[in-house]
Amino acid sequence: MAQGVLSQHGLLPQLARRGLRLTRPRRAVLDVLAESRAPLAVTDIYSRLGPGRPNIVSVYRTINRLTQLHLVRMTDASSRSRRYELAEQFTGHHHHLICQGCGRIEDLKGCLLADAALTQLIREVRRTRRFEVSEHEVRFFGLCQRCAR
Amino acid sequence: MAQGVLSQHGLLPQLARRGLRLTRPRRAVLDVLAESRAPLAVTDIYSRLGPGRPNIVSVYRTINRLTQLHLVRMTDASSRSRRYELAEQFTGHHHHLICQGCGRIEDLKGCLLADAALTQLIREVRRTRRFEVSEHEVRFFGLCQRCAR
DNA sequence: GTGTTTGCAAACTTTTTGCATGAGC
DNA sequence: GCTCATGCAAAAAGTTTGCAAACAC
Repeated sequence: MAQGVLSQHGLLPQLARRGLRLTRPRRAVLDVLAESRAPLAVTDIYSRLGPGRPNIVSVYRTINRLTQLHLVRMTDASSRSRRYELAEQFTGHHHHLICQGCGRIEDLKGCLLADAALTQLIREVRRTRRFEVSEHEVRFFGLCQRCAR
Repeated sequence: MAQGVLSQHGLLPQLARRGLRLTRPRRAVLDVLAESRAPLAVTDIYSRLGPGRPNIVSVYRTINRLTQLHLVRMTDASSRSRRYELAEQFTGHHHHLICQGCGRIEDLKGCLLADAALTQLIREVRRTRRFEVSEHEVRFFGLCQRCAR
């Protein structure tokens, strides 16, 4: 799966093309992101990297670098720390379910906003607010099955 | 305006009803939130409180207490720190425009999701994911007029 | 070989906690 | 007056930076 996402969508080649070296720490961080079904905090990534893992500072630097290049996306920080996931060009467009009980985040595949409505809204925001929308995110807050009990 | 929001929608009485004392620090924090058109970080609130302001620890405690009681809502932390605004029962339902250039957040009045579509979606999430949605948030990312240049 | 990246240490920022003093009801 | 809330100090958690050594290309 990790291999799949990373190679199928050409993430690794993009690194080279942008002048980034494919080092062990970067590779490891990308593997963890590719395997996760939900956005991860840096400490999550760090703890999923087993023993022999890179220094956590390198995880921070990797994440920041990849985010700058739009290969990784910061999605949410309703918990104490910021969370990251592979950019949508690799995962597909999706939104999030966020449990207010345990803080867990799940992906919700697909977009909830009807295309036409979305287009019109973006146009309206541009006209009335002089704001150029390039991305959007929808988040649903609530309780997951376990926390609802 | 501060007075307006705080008294018109009965925020202050709600404090008493829930056993919270109306202290000077709490009052000051609420005034700042009521006057702001956008979510604020604790450091923002702190710096808008002039000299003679409460300790920043009290601002944190006030914000946390009010958030627990759903009188204040944490909306976004795409910047380095979490941001807060009065709960929607006081401000009305709205979403946010987030500038990726300067990090500023603006309110976008009203809801973007058609009622019917939203209701159906929430039902679908409940059925397929066993997840009870109680709130949602839509965020548009892009560039504000100044940053677009 | 050259320049980028890493690891370590340390700084910095944001947020939380403990405890004695002070203030609201 | 009783209890809750504040201030101060300090700790904890999260993130960034400087610099010499190590590695990718």
